[in-house]
Formats: sequence, C-alpha cells, structure tokens
Amino acid sequence: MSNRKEEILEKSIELFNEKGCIATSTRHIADALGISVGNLYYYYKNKEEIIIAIYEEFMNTLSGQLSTVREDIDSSFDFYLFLEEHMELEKKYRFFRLEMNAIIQNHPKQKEKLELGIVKKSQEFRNLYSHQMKYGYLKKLDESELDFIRSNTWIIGSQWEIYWILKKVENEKLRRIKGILNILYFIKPYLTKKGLEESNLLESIDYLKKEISDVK
Amino acid sequence: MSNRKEEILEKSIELFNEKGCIATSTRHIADALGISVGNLYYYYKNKEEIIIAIYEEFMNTLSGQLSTVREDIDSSFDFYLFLEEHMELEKKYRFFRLEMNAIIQNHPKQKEKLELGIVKKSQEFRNLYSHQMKYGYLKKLDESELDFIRSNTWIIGSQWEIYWILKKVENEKLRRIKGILNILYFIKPYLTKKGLEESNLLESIDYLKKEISDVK
Amino acid sequence: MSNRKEEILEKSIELFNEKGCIATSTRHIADALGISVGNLYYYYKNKEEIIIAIYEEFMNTLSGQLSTVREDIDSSFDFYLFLEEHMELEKKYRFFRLEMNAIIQNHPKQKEKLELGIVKKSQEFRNLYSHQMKYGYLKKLDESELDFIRSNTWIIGSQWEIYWILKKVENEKLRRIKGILNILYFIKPYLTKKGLEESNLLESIDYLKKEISDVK
Amino acid sequence: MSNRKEEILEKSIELFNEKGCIATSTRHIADALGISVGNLYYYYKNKEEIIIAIYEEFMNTLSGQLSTVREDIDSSFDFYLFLEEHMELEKKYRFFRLEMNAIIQNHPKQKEKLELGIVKKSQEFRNLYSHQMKYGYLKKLDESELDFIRSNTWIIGSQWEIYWILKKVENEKLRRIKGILNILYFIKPYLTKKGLEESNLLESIDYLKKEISDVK
DNA sequence: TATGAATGAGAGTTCATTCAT
DNA sequence: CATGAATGAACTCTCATTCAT
Repeated sequence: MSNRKEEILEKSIELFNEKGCIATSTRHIADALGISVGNLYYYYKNKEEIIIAIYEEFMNTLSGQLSTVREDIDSSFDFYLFLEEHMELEKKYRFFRLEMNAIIQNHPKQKEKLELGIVKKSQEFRNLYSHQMKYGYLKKLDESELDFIRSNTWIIGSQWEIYWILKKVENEKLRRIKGILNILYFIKPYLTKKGLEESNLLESIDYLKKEISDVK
Repeated sequence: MSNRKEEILEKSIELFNEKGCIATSTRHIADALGISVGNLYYYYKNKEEIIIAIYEEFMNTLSGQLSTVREDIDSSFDFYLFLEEHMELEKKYRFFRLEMNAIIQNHPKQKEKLELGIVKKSQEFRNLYSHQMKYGYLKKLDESELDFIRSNTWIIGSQWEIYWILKKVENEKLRRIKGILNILYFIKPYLTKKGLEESNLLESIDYLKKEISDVK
Repeated sequence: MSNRKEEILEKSIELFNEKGCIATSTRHIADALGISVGNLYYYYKNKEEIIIAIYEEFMNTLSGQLSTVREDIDSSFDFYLFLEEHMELEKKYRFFRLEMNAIIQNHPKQKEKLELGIVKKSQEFRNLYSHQMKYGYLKKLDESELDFIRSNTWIIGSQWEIYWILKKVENEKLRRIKGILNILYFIKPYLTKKGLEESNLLESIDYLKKEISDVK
Repeated sequence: MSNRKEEILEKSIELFNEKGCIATSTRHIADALGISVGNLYYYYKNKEEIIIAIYEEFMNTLSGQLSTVREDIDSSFDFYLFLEEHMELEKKYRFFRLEMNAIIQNHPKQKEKLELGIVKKSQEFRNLYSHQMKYGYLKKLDESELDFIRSNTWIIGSQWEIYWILKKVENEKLRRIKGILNILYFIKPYLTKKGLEESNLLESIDYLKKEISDVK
C-alpha cells in the first residue's frame, strides 16, 4: 500500500479517536495531513471507504493475534498476556467501540463488516472456553450458559471504556488497566480450583491492582 | 412543565430511538409534532437542552424506581421484577446507551449529566449487592472485586443491545429478553446455594429461555 | 404560492436560459436573488425540484393555451396567432428545448415529466391536423404519414433555435421569426387549394419576411 | 496522427455517446483506455480539445461522404443510400446532436467549429435540392422557401432522436429507422410526379415501414 | 406563544488540470 | 512518452440557530 494511503489511515484513526468518527470531516483529515481534500479522495473514494479500510486493518491485526490455544495441549490460558495484547489493539481502534451504533446508522455498509467481526471474536472465545473446560480449568457449563458468557465477554471486553470515562477516570492508561480488571474479574467465578491455582489470573489481578495505586 | 414542552420531549425520544439522536434534526422534531422550528426553540434554547431534559426525565424515573431493598429485612431480591422494570426504562431511553459517546462528543455539557447518572446507578447496585451479601444470598467478596462487579453490571446492563444488533437479532423484544439473560447469567455465579434456592433467578432464566423459543 | 418561491423560479428560468441549466449552480441562483443558499433549499429541496417546478409551470401555461379548434366548426386554423403564442411560450422556457438531453441525463425523474409533455403536444397536433383534414384545408394523408408529420412538427417546433444560433443569428427576435417561418413553410405543402386560399398561412409568411428585412 | 491520439478519440466518442459528453470525465476516458490522466493531457491539452478533434474527425468524414450528385447528369437522387450513410455517421457522433447546446455553453470555442459544420451541410443540401429541381424531380420553389426547406432538413436530420427517446422508443436501431422516415416523409411533398416515379423515395418508405414491423 | 423565512458555516464529493519524476 | 499524485475551486445539500412579525 502506498505510503500516503497509509498515512491517511493513521491520521484518520488518530482524529477519530480524538474527536469522534462522525465529528471528524474529510476536510479535517486532509488539513491535519497538510494535503488537499482532492488528494484525500484520490486515495479513498469516500469517507466510508476510510472507515472500512480501518476496520479491515483492525481485523487483520486481530487475525494475526488470534489466541494460540492448541486443542491438544493441556495448558492454562495466559490471561494476562492475552488481555494486554487485546487491549493494545482495542486502544488503537477505540473509536469503533465507542461510536459503533452511530457508525452503523451513518454507514450501513459498515454494519456488515462489523457483523463479521463479532462472529470472528465469538468463535475465538468459544474455542478458548471449550479448551479450558475440556482440561478442567473452567467449570462445566451448559451450552446456553456458555453462549451468554461469550456474549458477556464481548460486551465487557468492548464496552468497558465508556463506563470509566463517565466515572471520570481521565488517565487513559488507568482506564485500560481497569478495563482488563473488568474482564479478569468477570472470568474469575467460572474458574475451577485447578484453574485458579494454575492460571495466572489471580496474580494478574494483584499485579494490576498494584499498578493502579502506582499510577495514582 | 407545560404540556407542549413535555410533548416535544416525548416526540424527541421517539425519533431519537428510531433514527438516532444525531441523525434527527430539530426540523424533524418540529415537523413530527406539527409545530414550527421557531416554536421548538421557544421551549428549548437548543438541541442540547432537549437531550439534557430527556436525561433528566430519565434520571427522575430512575429515582422513583429505585430498588426497594430494605436494609433490615432478610429477603431475596426479585431479579425478574427488577430487570423487567430496568429494561422497560432502558427501552424508552435506549438511544442514550447506543449513542452515548457520540452524544458526549457533540454535547460536552451532557457529559456531566451522564456522570451523575452513573454514580446513582452504581450506588444502587452497591446497596443491592451489599444487602444480598449480608443475608447470605451472595457470596462474600472483597471490596475491590465488588467494585468491578458493579461496573460489570452497569456495562452489561447498558451495553448489551449493540451486541445483539450485530448478531442480527432483528426482533426488538427478543433482543430485550436476551439482554435480561445477559444480566441474569452474569449474576448467577455470585449467588450462594441459599441464593440460588431462594431467589427466582434460575426460574427467571428458564422462563426467558422458553420465551425465546416461543418468539421464534 | 409564496412570492419568494415564485421569484426563485423566475430567476432560475432567466439564468437557465442565459447560461444553461447545467452550468447554473444553486449558488448562482441564490446569489442572483441576493438570498442565501440555505434559503433556496428551504423552498426547493433540491435543484431537480426547481427544474420540475419550472416544467410544471410550462405545462400549465401550455394547457391554458391549447388550440381552440372546435370539432364541429368548419374554419381554417389561424396559424399566425397560434405560432405567435406558441413561440412566446417557447421563448420563456427555451433552455428546456436546448438542453433537453443533458437534463434527462442528469435528472432521470425529469425524463418522465418530459415524456408526458410530448404526449400532450402530440395529441394537440393530431387534433388540429385531423380537424383541418376533415374540412378540406389539409390534404388527405394516411395514418402513417400523418404520424411522421406530427413528429416532424414537434421536432421543428422545438429544435429550430439551435440551427439559427449556429447560423449566427444573434438577434433573439429575428431567430424567433425564423423559427415561425420554419414551421409555416413546413406546413405549407400539406395545405389544399382551399387551405391556401382561406387560411392566413401565406399572408403570415409574407408578413414575417417583411419583418425580417425590417429588423435588418 | 499517432495511434494513441486516435485511440483516445475513439474511446471518447464511445463514452460520450454512452453517458453523455458532460457526464464523462477525463479520468473516465483515461481509465477506460488503461492509460493515465497525465498521458491523456499529453495528447490533448484539455477536454475541449478532444471535443474539437472529434468534431474535426466528424467533418472530415462528412466531406469524404459528400453527395455525389453531378451537376451535369440527369438522375434522381438515391435517397435511401444517402440517408443510410448519413445516419451511420450521425450514429457515431450522436452525442453532438443531443448535447449540442450544453457543449456550446461549456466550451465556447467549440461553437465556431459547429458553425462551420452547419455551413457545410447547408451547402450540400442546397446543391442537392438545386440539382433535383433543375431536372424536374423537385417542385420549383422560390429562394426563400428553399432556404427554409434547407434549414428544416438540417433540423429534422439532426434533432430527430430526442423526439423518439421521449416517445420511449428504447431500441436504437428502431429509433434510427424512424429518424430516416422523418426525413423521407419531410421531403416527399416537394417531389414532382416525375420525382415520385423515378426516385426510390416511396419504395424506401415502404421498405422501412416493413422493417419497423419486423423489429417489433 | 407561535410562525416560518432567513442565515451561514460546513458537510461530502467531483473534476479539469498541473507537474515532478 | 508516460505516470499518477496533487491541487483547489466548485458543486449539491444539511442543519442548528436566529429573528421579525
């Protein structure tokens, strides 16, 4: 991909995260890059294309980062590592989570793309939970309950930030730590004794709690 | 409050839920009410004022509906009743949840109001959980964990819909049922044996699962 | 209709005739009237609506002016009077004839309207010719020939101007006289002896020829 | 002329006829040819130049095809052959007829070129009619009438298509046949008895009428 | 109270044209 | 010859807001 095309994407992400996707006009982006609007439209035929391209970039990074649980190996999942990576990604593309519904309303094409994303994520969670259940790290749950745990994982994992914004946690890093804790605490009650002992979930929680007081 | 002022609020809520808060123009609202734009601005000095007024209405309804757990009485919480009421309210003001961030970006004043709301809700959850813990319906949890359970309750309780929209559940009622199940399943692992036996949580889950297959 | 709405129409017609319909932007119109673009769009929701409104005005004037041949009365048609009126109308809305195809390409909705217009005009010519044939002013022609005479009448009657523009007849009035002569001469060979004697066609031709030399 | 230059012309004609001259951008042309815009501008310094070049090509073809009536030979004109050729040419450059006025408005330089074209055509018609009159195929007409018959020939011969488009004749070939009939019927009343008997005009009409019913 | 005409900034987008390479 | 990135003006259209009546 040409450099300029990539630049536009990066600057767009930056501005979208800063001022919101809808509130950022194509002129804003062009100005921020010091190029003409015409030039912007040379690379992307409309604003929606930019959003789609960003989402595709996001999805690709997602794929590369997919949890590496191996079906045949009995090992506890490294929650901390996974969430750190997950959060890093979510950070870069946070405007998606935050404006998801408004984006859908404005750009119907984008909806389909987002739907694909959710399917992918769901699949990932399902694999992960099944694996951990199989080897006794996770309590046995029926299909229906598992289904809702998966959806709750997605909801918490992608919508935590708005809560901490409204709770006036201004520091971005702090917010992110709290977001990770949201997920860790959410998972905790589903772990078996073995799970609690052999995974790093509890340690991770302790570590992050210390981080919070350090930041403060 | 004058009748006309109230009418504007109701019609605005209706339109915001239908087409989105940002996508609904002041002209839309005026037209839908059969009044002039000028008249609209006579009652509310700008669009933000309308949103704020709606939020205030929301908060007032919230207060009137606050959980009626009584500190001194040993009784299990009626989850089903509570959530039904909660969801009824959320339904009426769903555009808030769905466009929260975009609203904040466009209307900074509104942010403060929303912050107040979250404090209120948190307080409510805290009271509820403490009470249930005291009488042994809920497992004992340390302060920190309880904090995150409260935030998770808020996150799930207010952000579930976007998930089911993206999962292509088109039927609104169905979505709402699934939303309730999200919360019920979330709470479940925190219940003690006594809690499970004496509360109506499990029955509620069963009931709603049946409802889902009926709708289908 | 409000005054302003009418003003916009009149000014639009003026500019469309002057600089062409496609070359005239909504800003041009607004500027020429000394109003804001927003105000223009308050009256017409887009440019196409303006064009449609103009065409409707044109069609209405047309209806009011429809040839008054009376089926049951044996009288020669007053060519001169008819064409004078016809040309006056065509003059006001000349941009339609001149840019017809470009308008169609840009505004598909407009095509249907124009189609209706042609049907109306065709009908009128048919009535006229039939009547004149019945009373022996016009030579007897078979259905097929009559059909093509009708279409030729339309073509000459609405497309004459481009010819005289290209022939460098700069004077608008002169062009219009020549346009009338185009039609009169076109009709001439279809008249019977009776038609030539009793109608004012030949006199009209003479009169207009004199007018031309006077203008020069 | 270089091959590439010719290619650009041909593709432009194709696109202009398809989507309209104004609606076709320089980028469209370049893309359709698989070359760059810059390259297009290397061959033609602007869009107008392309249009002018097309018109010149048109005029050249016209010259090569000029009616071969020989002053000194008494022979009836072959209407059918002439019109078939004429229509073939008109078909290739139909966008000129259809967008003539819009082109003039957008490209003033082009006007002069078009004016030359009309002079040429007029001359041709004059020669033709004079010749046929001299040998008694055409009725004797005074100078003035002849002048208007020439202009009417041009008007019908170049503006027939818009009528049939608006009459919803979608089939291009059918439209062209009707266009030829427009001209043949137009000429018919000017033919003498000798002209009707010895020319192929009447046969041509019959032939084309049959063609129309065949296409249907 | 109520009207609705008017404003003006700004949105997304297109396009002929230029020019360094 | 050829590329294609870059420009900038112009286009259509929207919308929150104001204000004379």
